[in-house]
Amino acid sequence: MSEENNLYTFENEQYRHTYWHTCSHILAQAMKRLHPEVKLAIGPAIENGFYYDFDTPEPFTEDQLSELEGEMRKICKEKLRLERFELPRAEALKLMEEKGEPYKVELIHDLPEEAVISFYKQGEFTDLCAGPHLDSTGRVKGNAIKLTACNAAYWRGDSSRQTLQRIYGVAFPRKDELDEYLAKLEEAKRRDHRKLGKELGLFMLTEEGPGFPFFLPRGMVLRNTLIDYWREVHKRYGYVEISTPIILNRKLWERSGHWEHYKNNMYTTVIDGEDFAIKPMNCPGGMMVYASQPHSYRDLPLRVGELGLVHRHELSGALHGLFRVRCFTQDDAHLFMTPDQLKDEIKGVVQLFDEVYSVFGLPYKIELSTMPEDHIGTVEQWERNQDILKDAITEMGKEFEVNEGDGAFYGPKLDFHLSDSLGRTWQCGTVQLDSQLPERFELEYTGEDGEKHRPVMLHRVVLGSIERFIGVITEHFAGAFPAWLAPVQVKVLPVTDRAAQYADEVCARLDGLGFRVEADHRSEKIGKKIREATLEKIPYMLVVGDRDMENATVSPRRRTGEDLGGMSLEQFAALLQEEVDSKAIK
RNA sequence: GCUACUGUGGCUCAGUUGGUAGAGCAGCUGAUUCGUAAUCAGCAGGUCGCCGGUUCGAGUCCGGCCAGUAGCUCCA
Repeated sequence: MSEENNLYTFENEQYRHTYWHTCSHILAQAMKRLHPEVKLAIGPAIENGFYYDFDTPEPFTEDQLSELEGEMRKICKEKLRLERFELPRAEALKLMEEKGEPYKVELIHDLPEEAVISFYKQGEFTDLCAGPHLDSTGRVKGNAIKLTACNAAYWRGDSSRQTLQRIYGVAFPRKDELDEYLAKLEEAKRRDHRKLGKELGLFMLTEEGPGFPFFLPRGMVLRNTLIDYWREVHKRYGYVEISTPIILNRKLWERSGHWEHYKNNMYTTVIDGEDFAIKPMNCPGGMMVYASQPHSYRDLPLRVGELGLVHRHELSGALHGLFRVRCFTQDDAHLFMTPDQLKDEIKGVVQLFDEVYSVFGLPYKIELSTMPEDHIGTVEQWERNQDILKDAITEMGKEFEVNEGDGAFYGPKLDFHLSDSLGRTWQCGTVQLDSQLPERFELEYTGEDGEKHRPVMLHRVVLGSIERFIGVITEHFAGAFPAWLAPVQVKVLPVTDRAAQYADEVCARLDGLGFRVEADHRSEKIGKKIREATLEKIPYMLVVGDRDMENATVSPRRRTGEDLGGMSLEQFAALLQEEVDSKAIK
């Protein structure tokens, strides 16, 4: 393959998008052939494939998707040339009006005056489109196209407007690549934390508490272990911990600005005739703690952590297992400092992130979000702060992408997007520079000069939401948590009742060493006990029978199926201890 | 919140054109004591999400509500 051709491999994002974009036109063409009455909206390439929005009197069914796929394959075989042509606005409008495409007409009307209006024609089908496209429908591999879903979407993403039917699809240059992709989707389904959470007894959701998860005993062990680790790390990085109330007077929320901006998502109540609100964020409480006593520059930086339970009224349709809930625990912290401490503090936070994410084997990408249109503070302030964020991570040798205009209105931020074992990304960590709250709460410290100064504040979370993070790692590890996190680390499996007492002794000794251990005393065959412990994804099974009693050994087996043979309990305990201490991922 | 779909014992699911519910697993009881992914038998368990309507009769049809699923919107 020549170097030139390398540009056109599927790994090339631009080519991939062009490919998928052409697929979406083929989909639209197939639709028009089978259902001429359907109106076309838009059909772009997206991160994982393409879609096309249609206006149709009846929603589509799954059966129709395979019919459409069939027609798309035909169009690919027809090897239709895609020809681009441009029209002046008036003629473009006329063309789309003639074809009876009101959405296209609206799109053309909304194009800026100077815009070049281009179309792509393939066979009998013509679509308004800026391109680019492949030169022929024959370039698309017909049997590697899969229409994956049909769903509702709003015209131009506006929930007050027409509901359209969106058909999603993916396509690849080779059939085996499509199969691989579909297999990955299946794997993701198998790992769904909602399914595993139920199977492994981690958490539950009820009709009585939509979006309010219950943690079950095993999930609680996982959660507490995670939190213990969180506390250990934060202590090492010089944080103190506080806890602030869940319900606070409305006046506080007015002062913090939350009432004005977010009251629609806040739960409220009345106490003794006064309005109170349940906190959607922990910041105001943190501000009050800082403001409750005078501070000297000598106290700074002050790193104040809080595992704060927040409630937000999310739309019912947005709820999703532990990923999107109405109450969750932020692993929050507010860092107060003098302006010249800012860069080092950012570095410290990023270093902490590095340590935590690497423990879970989650690589990340950093995104810098810059000044949005709606912002407070001067452009100079913003640029200075953005530069400090940039410099901090650049000096640490880290790369980042800029997300222009996506900062919070009160300051720029760094977002950390973790990629899990299936390559999916999750935004967990964020470091935000907040120049609004110290102002609103009139925070100050006494400087070296004896004058009052306003501290700079960083707001950050590492895991984001404890609940959501548990969902993420459940899917990342497919429920097979590393030994240090596993709710049950060892299950002792007596082969017969004769070994019952010995099994209890083994259990008691491991328990005494601080391991989480259970015994399976049912009068089932060893094969069944192994099968069930394996399905529970318990890291180690200890088979104990006559042989072990005789030799004073245990016979460990990993959940992966690896039989470690006979060894003394001390040997096993040392092995497990090492695995736990190193937080190894096995 | 919007569009579509789904809601049957703890779990996973079956229930034909409407005739008042079934399986496997789990549970319980008994037998079995068998060394690396499912021992056998028996028993028990459900006002079929909730409310209302149609009908002689509704898990099955209609309406409303609730919850879930996919996507849209949203995610401070």
